[in-house]
Amino acid sequence: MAKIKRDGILREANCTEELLAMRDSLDVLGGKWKLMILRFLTNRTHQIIHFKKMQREIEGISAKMLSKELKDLEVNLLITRVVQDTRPITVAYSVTEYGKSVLPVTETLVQWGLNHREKIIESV
Amino acid sequence: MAKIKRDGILREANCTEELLAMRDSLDVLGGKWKLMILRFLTNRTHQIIHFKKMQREIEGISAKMLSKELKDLEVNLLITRVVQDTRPITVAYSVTEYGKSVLPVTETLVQWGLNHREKIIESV
DNA sequence: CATAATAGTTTCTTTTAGGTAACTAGTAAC
DNA sequence: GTTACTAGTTACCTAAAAGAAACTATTATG
Repeated sequence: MAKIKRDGILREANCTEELLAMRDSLDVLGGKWKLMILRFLTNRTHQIIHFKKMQREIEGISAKMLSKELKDLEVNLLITRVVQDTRPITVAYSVTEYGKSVLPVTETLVQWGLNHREKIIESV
Repeated sequence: MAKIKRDGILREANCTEELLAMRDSLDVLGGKWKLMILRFLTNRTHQIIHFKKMQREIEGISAKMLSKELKDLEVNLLITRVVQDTRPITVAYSVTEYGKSVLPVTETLVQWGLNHREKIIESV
């Protein structure tokens, strides 16, 4: 966590920097699917993951969105795409080392989601 | 981090649960502004924060979006809204204890954003 | 009475996200 | 030749997100 400095102005400047950094993160990782896809691939690091398999297992995603999001993630060096010479052709997706650096983000979101669901249930 | 179990089926079931939890988180915290607003308010916990001040300091947000996002956050018990009897009227926003539970999420996003910017700079 | 401040709301418009369904292309099994 | 599988793409459409600008209401100042 960022240090809380005594000087109010410094603390506020620091906050502005933090918000800019968060904006950068959200530009790359934001939206409905990118973090879901990264989490899925990270959980499957030692398996070969094909397009159709992802589409089946990431609930609700369409071929169009999956294709588009995978391209975005590849451009940002978070995943790799390898065409395999099988019949029929298959394409193996996997998370890169850099992509694994997103794990702390998805982990806090998973934990918060679990906690949130508990909170909702107990408040009924 | 979630335990990696020996049994493939259990691991995959576990992954599905994780994705559902993440979907819950993203439903509440997703979008362009909510995490930014929560981070801002958390960084300002010991100050009184007014609507106009937020609009000035969270770069790029419009009054309409700020108003809408604050309502959503209030409904989800993440922030409080207190009208103050001043002339002209002011409204004080602050993060709730529950809202503070989002801090780990914003913190990982801030850190990832800082790291990502470094990576981009050194790759040029 | 004009100006300015707070805290929004309203209207209008554009942009983006996202969904559905049909379609391509290659190959293999029946 | 028909069906089925992979891995997408394309076209069409709707809904949601988002932005800009004008506007409301209240009160104080000059």
